[in-house]
Amino acid sequence: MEMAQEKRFNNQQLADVFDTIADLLEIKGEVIYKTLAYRKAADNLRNLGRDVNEIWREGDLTDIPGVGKAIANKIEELLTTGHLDFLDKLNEEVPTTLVEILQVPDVGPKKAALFWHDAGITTLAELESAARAGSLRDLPGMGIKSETRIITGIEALARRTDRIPLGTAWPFAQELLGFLDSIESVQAVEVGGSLRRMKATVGDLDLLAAAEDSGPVMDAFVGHPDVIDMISRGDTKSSVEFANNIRAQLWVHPPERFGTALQYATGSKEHNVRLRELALKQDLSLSDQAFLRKDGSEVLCAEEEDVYEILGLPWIPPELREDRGEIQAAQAGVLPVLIEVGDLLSDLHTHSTWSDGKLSIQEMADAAIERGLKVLAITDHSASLGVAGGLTVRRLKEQRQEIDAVQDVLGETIHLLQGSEVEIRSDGSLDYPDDILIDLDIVIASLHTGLRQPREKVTQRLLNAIRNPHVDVIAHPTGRIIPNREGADLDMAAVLEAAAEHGVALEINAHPARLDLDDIYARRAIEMGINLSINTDAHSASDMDLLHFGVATARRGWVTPENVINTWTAERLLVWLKSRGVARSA
DNA sequence: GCCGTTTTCGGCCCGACTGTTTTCAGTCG
Repeated sequence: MEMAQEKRFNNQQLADVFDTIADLLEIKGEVIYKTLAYRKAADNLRNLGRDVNEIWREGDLTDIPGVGKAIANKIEELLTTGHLDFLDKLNEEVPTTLVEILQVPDVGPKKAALFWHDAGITTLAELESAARAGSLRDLPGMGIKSETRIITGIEALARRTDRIPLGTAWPFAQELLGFLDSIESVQAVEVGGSLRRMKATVGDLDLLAAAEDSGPVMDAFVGHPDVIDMISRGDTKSSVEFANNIRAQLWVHPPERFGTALQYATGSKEHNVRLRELALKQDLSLSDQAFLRKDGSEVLCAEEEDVYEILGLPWIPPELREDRGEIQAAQAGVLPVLIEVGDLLSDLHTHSTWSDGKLSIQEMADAAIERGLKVLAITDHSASLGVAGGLTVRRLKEQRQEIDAVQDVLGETIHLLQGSEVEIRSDGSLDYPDDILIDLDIVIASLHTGLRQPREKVTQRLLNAIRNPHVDVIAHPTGRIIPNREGADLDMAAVLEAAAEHGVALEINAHPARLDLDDIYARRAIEMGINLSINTDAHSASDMDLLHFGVATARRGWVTPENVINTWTAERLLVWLKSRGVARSA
């Protein structure tokens, strides 16, 4: 009885349940719109930014977009009882294990149903042995080629590490764009897909090239020396896998159609569906090729702006294109003016050789000046983080002298702050006593250990830090590492509430392995009036060039310059830090 | 199953590519 209480569903887990239901219904052959409804609800749960448990207790589940009466009832049943009668019954009709074979490229719901009904296959392992035994080729609609594709697909599945971190995908895509741009007939190149929208991880790379004649471009692309598998090769679209197991597809369109092509390939799918609905209201059909009028004539768009203009919208930045209200905002003329890299005047979370950084304080300052910053906080680790060479109290005081000395040399060019990335210990206490923290210019608190503690405990630790009057910023709040480590199981609603109450800023850590806060919670935070801080956590000069990833994450969270303390002038920032100091000593 | 300043019922986006096919079904984004 007690056990049922322990089974607690978060947004992600609920979304997974509804995605599974959608998969099973699709294999079962249910009308497609029903499965789409479940997927839509799952997406919206993931993108909610608020704990569904909170909405259930305090509001109405049907306020969640895509959640009507039926799905609301299912959410409630899951939250109350820990299981779902509907899913149990569905499992009796369609084996749940069939869902795993949908992961195989070229295997969708129809094929899954075929393998299940005609060959008794219910698991991925069974599918593989059947394919290797040559017993799939004689099924209706199948042949030797399809059978081989399934075998290679399963092999690719095994070697592919699901989604690609942005920090890996981005530089590789730039390389490929350079390659494509060097082809003579190519007039323009662009990246599309979730990479252009700057999601923290991407599934594959979507590339576009503008050229009158696509043939030579496609030939060059599929002939790239690092290509290990040509998945498809057409005149408009080709798809390949590279030696690093990253898949990429390339669209080639003539320049006069490049705008619709780029818009289409950027997505998201959900955003595009909305745009096509808008087009239909004007009796236009929108595709990657053009707008099509009823009389069969086309309206071409060379620029992406033209696509939005025809729909009566301002251009919408790619980072917003997730169907999270951006189209309604565009229609109402209230799109946010998103933050840009150039708005940032300070980096408030960096490391030097005093702990685990690679550069001296002087070198870090030089790197910051080179990048146009006005304020640099050196925030080396505190003592208990021994692996990172955390500073004892004595060393911390010695470091102050060096910072002062470097400041003297630099004069007015940049303002150095002595800070600390102070460890939130596993018992929730901070790693330096209050009388040490009070002498620091800025205090950043963070979790590095005990991230696997139970939700209650790890949340409490973070709340302790937020409530400490000396703490100014919480760095990388969840502690996630992409792609390997999930963040701590935090009660984010409680964390955000405390941050709002105590005026503590929450960091969007710009390192592509972190991007923490994520876009969803960043957006929720600014809705609650919480200040954000975008920092590089730089351990070297080149780390400072990763700032744009943090800015992109903020942009995905609808963040404007005013929301981010790093955009403030040095004067304003220092006043803010000092005012918190006054509050401390009061 | 969801949703509505055109609708509470009847809609719910579009095209490319591949393989197995004599004109189309399935998958994918």
